[in-house]
Amino acid sequence: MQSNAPTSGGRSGAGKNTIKEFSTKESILNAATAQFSKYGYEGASVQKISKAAKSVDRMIYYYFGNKEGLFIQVLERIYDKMNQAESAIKFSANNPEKALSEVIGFVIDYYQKNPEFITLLNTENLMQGKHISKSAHASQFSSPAIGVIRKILFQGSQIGLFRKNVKAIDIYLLIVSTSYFYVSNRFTLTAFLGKDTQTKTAVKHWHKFVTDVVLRSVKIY
Amino acid sequence: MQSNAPTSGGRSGAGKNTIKEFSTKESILNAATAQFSKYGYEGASVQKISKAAKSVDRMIYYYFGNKEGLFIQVLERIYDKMNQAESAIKFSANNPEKALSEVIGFVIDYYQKNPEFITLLNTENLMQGKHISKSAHASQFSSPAIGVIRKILFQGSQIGLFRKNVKAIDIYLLIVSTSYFYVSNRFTLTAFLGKDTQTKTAVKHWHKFVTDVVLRSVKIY
Amino acid sequence: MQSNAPTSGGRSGAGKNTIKEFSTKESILNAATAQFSKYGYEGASVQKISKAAKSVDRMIYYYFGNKEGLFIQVLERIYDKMNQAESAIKFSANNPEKALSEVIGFVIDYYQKNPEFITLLNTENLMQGKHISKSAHASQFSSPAIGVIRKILFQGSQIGLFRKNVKAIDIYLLIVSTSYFYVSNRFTLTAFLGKDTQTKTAVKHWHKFVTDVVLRSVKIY
Amino acid sequence: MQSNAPTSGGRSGAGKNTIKEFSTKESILNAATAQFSKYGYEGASVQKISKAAKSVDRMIYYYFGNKEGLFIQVLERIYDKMNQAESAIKFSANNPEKALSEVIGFVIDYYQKNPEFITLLNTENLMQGKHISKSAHASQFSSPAIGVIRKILFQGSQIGLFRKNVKAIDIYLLIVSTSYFYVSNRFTLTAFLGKDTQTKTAVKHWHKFVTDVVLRSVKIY
DNA sequence: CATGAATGAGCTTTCATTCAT
DNA sequence: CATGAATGAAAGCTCATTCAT
Repeated sequence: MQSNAPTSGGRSGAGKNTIKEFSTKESILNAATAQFSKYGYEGASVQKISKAAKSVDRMIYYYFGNKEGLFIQVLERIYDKMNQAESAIKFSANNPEKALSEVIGFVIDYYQKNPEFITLLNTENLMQGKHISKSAHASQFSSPAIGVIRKILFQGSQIGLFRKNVKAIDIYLLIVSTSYFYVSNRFTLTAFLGKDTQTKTAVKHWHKFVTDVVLRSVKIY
Repeated sequence: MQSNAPTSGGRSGAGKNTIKEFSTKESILNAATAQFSKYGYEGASVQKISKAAKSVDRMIYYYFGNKEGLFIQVLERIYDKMNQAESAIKFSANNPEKALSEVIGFVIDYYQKNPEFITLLNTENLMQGKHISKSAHASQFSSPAIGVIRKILFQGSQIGLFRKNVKAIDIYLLIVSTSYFYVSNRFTLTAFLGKDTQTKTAVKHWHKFVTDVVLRSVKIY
Repeated sequence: MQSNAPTSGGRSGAGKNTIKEFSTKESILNAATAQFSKYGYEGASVQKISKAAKSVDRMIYYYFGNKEGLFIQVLERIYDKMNQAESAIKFSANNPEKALSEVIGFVIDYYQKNPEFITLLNTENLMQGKHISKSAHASQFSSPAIGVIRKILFQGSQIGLFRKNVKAIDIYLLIVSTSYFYVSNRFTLTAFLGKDTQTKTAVKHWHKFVTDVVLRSVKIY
Repeated sequence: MQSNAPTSGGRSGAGKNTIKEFSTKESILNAATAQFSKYGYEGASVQKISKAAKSVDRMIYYYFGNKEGLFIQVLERIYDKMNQAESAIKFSANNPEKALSEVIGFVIDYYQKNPEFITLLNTENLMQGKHISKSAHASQFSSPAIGVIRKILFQGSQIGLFRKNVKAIDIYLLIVSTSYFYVSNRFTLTAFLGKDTQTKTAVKHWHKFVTDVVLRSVKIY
């Protein structure tokens, strides 16, 4: 009877619909992520989100207070997801050069496969970060990747492969900016450069180039 | 007699209001640039734009057809402006290393001083480049900077300073992505890194780092 | 607490306004019928309708989706009403001539007393029947009068009064067209013929003439 | 140089465009007839009319004063056209029955081929004939057909074929109402009767039926 | 004779949100 | 715990029309 768990789609009458796939709350979050990502904060409407979630407007206010509250949770979720992904993978030990390449590969791959991460961050930046500062656990959002890079750089410098005094945060930003921008601005790039930047070949080329740039900026010649 | 409404183009009314500063059309474009930049496409309203331009919403439809037409012209204008700025400045001849540094300096400086360029491009990318593709003269938007970089790289390789086979477009994207991202994502970066990335010192540091990275990626060691 | 707004359907607020005459939905339908009938589809505005219904425009979208949805329901309702009226009355049995006269009398009388039926149908025809085809139950709209006429004609032919092979649908259309047109085009007729066609005498004369025409077209001489 | 006759389409500059097909005024009248006929008075907009006429709004006010003035001229024109058509054709002399059939055939055919005549008259009736009464020469609009019918009826009665005391105006209205309604209400008829009333066969059948009805109503048996 | 520029008022529709049980 | 009903405000856009030369 699952009477206390709102199901998505249809009234959960007497015994029917017992195999619930997603809770209403989760459905709304998923729909909201998709809508905010596709249309931005203003462009995504409460009504369309609730409809896409096969629920009704009222439920958004019930679970999230208002549109802003919903957006904040969406933001938190995709950032959590990113951090979890960063934490999950293992990088080659004892081979700093390879490990650094793996970090680059991970980041490029993640952005390529999760473009909604990028559009949501862009949306938040358009609004000057006003929501993320309201987030309850924004502090814990510092990227695990920076720590990983720091360790790799230290290892590399220890064995005389990498230069000393290279800051992990700079390398992190270098990797992130080049990877992020290439996805974020793909439409205007394609229009202005006059050629598709998102073909498999083009992406591979950019990946290789970025890897080369990053390694040249840390290695000792 | 609507004496307080600046007429566009033509001769304004009998002696009155002769010192017009901006035509109605231009005022609207300026206001629209500011609003679209600040609130995005959906977030900027036709009414607020026209009000900010000290005109009425009807004039936007008179001059631009609809909101989309206005946005397209805004986009074209800021891109024209960017291109003109790129074309205007002169880079050091006969000193490829210095010239390349100047290009980087120009780009970083331009984004820092024209953040609306970035928010507008982000907005357009959110909408998957649908407007720029409708632009009449989108093709002539290819950045002059790429040509400049190509020349510098060639010069540097001729005197044995730079590596051969480095593509101008890659270097261009490297410079642009690092400069752009640092401004574009300043709010989420500040929130997640836990420190302000936009202080004079921080910007200067990033400028120096990017210059170092770019030069390391082209120079022969 | 919006005390002067009649709530639709459900129980209205704590004891107040308990003697509700019409639900909001019904009020809107009545007002819409009047407005569409008087000004046509384009001429009737959502705002005026809602105001006439002592509601607000938003409720029209809440109940009917949009202006078109409202118009469809208006159309359905007046046709339902017509059909119910046709079904309700009883015609003389065993006197086909009298029965047929009664049918004519009913039709002429109905159009005379329900001119909005005519203006609404004209409006729908101006729009090439696009709404009625969207109606869920348009199929069940076939007029009961045709069946009645068929029975009368059969009866008359059985007793050698009426000709065989006269089609009920033709007689129906003959009655309807002559009755309808006389009301529908009363204004241009009055202008062009130079005399009022809607005086009691004139209507009576037309009624008598139509009856004569119909009977002559079915009777055996 | 036709400088004093506004041409339709493009500026009539130095010697160009010398073969003008329609004057601006005529183009507007044609476009207005089409638009008013298709969308009704409210549904047709000044802007769309002027655009369809390849002119600009301002010209409508220049030539016709306002929208109402334009509509009046449209009405007058289609009625003139109808009257001219009525006046033009010749009916069989000395054969009243055939002549009457020809009148019926003419009317049915005219409505079938000029449906805009019907939609415009319906539009005018929706507005309660307010425009036709403002027409300068509305008085001269009395249909020539009535006179023709009167003559035929007299002829027929003289040779003992037709009944006396049949009023020409009644026969006229009988013919017009049955012909008019069949076209005017074709969309709702098709929807409600569940079969297309506008096929060649169906129209021919109705034509035959109407002729039969009219003749039966005047002939002596 | 002819026309570009401008306009206030109104249009249909959707917005995020609250009421009341 | 959950939801149907209702709502004021604002959205983008089009309306018929006049100004001014």
